[in-house]
Amino acid sequence: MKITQEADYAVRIILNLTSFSENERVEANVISENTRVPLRFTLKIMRKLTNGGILKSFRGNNGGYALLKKPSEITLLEVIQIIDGQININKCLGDKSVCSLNSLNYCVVHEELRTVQTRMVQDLENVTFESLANKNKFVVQKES
Amino acid sequence: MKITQEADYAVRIILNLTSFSENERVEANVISENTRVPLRFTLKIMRKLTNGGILKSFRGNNGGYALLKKPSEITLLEVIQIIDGQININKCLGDKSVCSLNSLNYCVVHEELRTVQTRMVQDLENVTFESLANKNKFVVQKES
DNA sequence: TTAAAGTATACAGAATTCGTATAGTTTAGG
DNA sequence: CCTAAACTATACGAATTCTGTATACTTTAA
Repeated sequence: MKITQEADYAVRIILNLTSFSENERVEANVISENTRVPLRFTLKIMRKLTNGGILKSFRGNNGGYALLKKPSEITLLEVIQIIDGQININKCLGDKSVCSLNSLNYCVVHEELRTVQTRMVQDLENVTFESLANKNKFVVQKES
Repeated sequence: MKITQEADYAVRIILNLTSFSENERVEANVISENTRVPLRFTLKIMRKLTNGGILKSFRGNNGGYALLKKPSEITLLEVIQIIDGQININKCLGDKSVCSLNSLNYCVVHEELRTVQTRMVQDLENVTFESLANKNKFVVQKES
């Protein structure tokens, strides 16, 4: 499963939001500039993240976005899944009806892949944006 | 990184080859029928596997293919990489020049992803075709 | 009431994937 | 040495997915 550019952007966007104070409304164009993600695309991604339950949005004049959950409660997995959908390193692991090979007994391979996938998913779930933000700060300190 | 259909086919093809006796020449059309992979596509995949060093090919009349390595020496990772190339769950993890974000300090994310990827690669490397073949036999026995 | 913000949907270009087609080359066997 | 069976090389095209943009809204604070 390749993590798409869009999901990568989403991660950057959330990470950028963690640098603002809690409940601060941040406009899409600010995020867009900070992350270098085109504005339109930023808006689209933020909509998905809003619908996905990670962001709160405020419409109208003086609107913007704010994190709905604490960075410690948002995982890499969650953000990636909101954008890219369920992770499947192989077509057959998602929609089982796609797999035409049951009769051929090759699905032993798919079960093996499922094990690998499960572990990867767990790994992604164990990374929170709190820990990412901390590491990020450290990098900034070192470089400045 | 999504394991492509082609790589999935390649895995099936190798697994099927393990069911023949060592050094037996098997023609592409036999493999194609066994695995339900279209003949032309089978040929293309087998060429890659040959160039990748897993298969031996015999040209001309009475030609065919045979495994060059023992099933215990062929891993899932190897086959997948021969077909799909280097595994990268994110664009930035492969060709570093692609990553435009060093200056933004978001690459902490990529480092985290690299950890996840490294583990996945190890997991795939730990699965040999010997073990797959054994599990496969077991499934066949149970069902027949 | 107006301007600044987000929303919804659809579209278009690019890249990738999947599979096929065309035109060879090699080799065993007669 | 000729032929048919097999593999090889390359290129092409259709389908799918990904990336990003455009068009036309709705909402809300001042």
